[in-house]
Amino acid sequence: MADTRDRLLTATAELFRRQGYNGTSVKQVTTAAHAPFGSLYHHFPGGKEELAEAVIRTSGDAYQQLFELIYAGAADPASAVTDFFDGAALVLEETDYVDACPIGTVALEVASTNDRLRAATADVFAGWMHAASSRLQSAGIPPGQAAALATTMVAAIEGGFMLSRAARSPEPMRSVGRLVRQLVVAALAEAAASTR
Amino acid sequence: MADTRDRLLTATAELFRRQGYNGTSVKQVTTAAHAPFGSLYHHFPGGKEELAEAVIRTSGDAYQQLFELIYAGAADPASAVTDFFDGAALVLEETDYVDACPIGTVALEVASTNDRLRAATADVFAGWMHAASSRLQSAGIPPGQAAALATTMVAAIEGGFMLSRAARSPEPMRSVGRLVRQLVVAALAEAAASTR
DNA sequence: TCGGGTCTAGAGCGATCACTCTAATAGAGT
DNA sequence: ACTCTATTAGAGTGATCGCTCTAGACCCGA
Repeated sequence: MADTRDRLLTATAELFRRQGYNGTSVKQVTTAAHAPFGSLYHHFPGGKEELAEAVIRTSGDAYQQLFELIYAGAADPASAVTDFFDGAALVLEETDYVDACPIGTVALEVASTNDRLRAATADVFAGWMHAASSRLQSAGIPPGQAAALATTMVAAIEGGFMLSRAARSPEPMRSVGRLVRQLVVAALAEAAASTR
Repeated sequence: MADTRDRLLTATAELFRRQGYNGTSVKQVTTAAHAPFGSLYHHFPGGKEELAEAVIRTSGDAYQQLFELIYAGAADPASAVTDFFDGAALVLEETDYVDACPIGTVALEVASTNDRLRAATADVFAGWMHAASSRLQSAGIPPGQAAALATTMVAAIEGGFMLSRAARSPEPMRSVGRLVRQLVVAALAEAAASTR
């Protein structure tokens, strides 16, 4: 069945979120996925590392789609930012500060210890930044500025997750979102002024 | 000797930086610290967890002192921000992206799995934000706005570490720093305008 | 010179780690 | 009905995990 593979991926993503890469054992994964132990090594012959890379890339894509969905539903780039940060804050609150970015914890863990996984996280971050950057450019912000703004948005989201989870409070995420919104508003105003 | 304890703390901080809490074994710690294995449990009877808490708190204090040092040497709050972010970017570059925040990785790892360590990281972050906030208030920014700005600074630093380490590039940290500086400049201008 | 703490030193403990191996089963094509 | 491949199933592997335990070394006041 192909869905054993999917169950392994989603169970691993869930576990990575709350306890990271090193804190998650393969036994835990197969138990949570209701999958036989041997199946993990059938679907991911490279073992834990291959599983982790697949989780990083698929979770990264899923998160990007969430971003695009929110962006599409928002009136303008500035309110998209608010929707995204406030939405993340709300989800954190409702899930007891567990349901955060499935990439962030792993990204820091592997950055200096596993180049394959490090590269996978870098690809995911680059994809997010590219998506955000092109939206901002479509709204009239020049490429260089849009890229810097997109980088800051991603950094702020990840930093917001860290602070909100540590403090067990949605406030850091919301505060950060308001200031990122301010940056977007300023960039849009500047762009509008220069094209006039 | 009290300095065995210190060697254990600094060696652990170094290891936590590059491989996190779960990725660091106590055997590794004692080897790196050139300390006998038994000494770890003499100085930290609570074992790995007690050691980790001590590392979180002492490293947090050390980082705060670094911030205050940079702030004291800067001409104004805005250039202090630039100095801090660009300094972090430079250190990352020079240390092969290893010498980042010793708290960040651990904070995400333990946020949902170890309440004692989670509380320690929350205390450290709160200390940093309080320090930054009071500096900003001294520069004339109202308390609520200063607190939000301080939160965003810390989130941006941590997010910048994550992106720069993943991409193995100092650029994300620098880009984020420039935009955080812009927020500080705007807040200072607003404060100056309102007191006139 | 002698006790009595502090600290060093590392062998050894059960538990758990990621992973391998063999065997049974399922399902599709002929 | 009969393969043949894909997948399930889990016992068993050596290595490593955090930690305990005992024994010796060191230092200081009496």
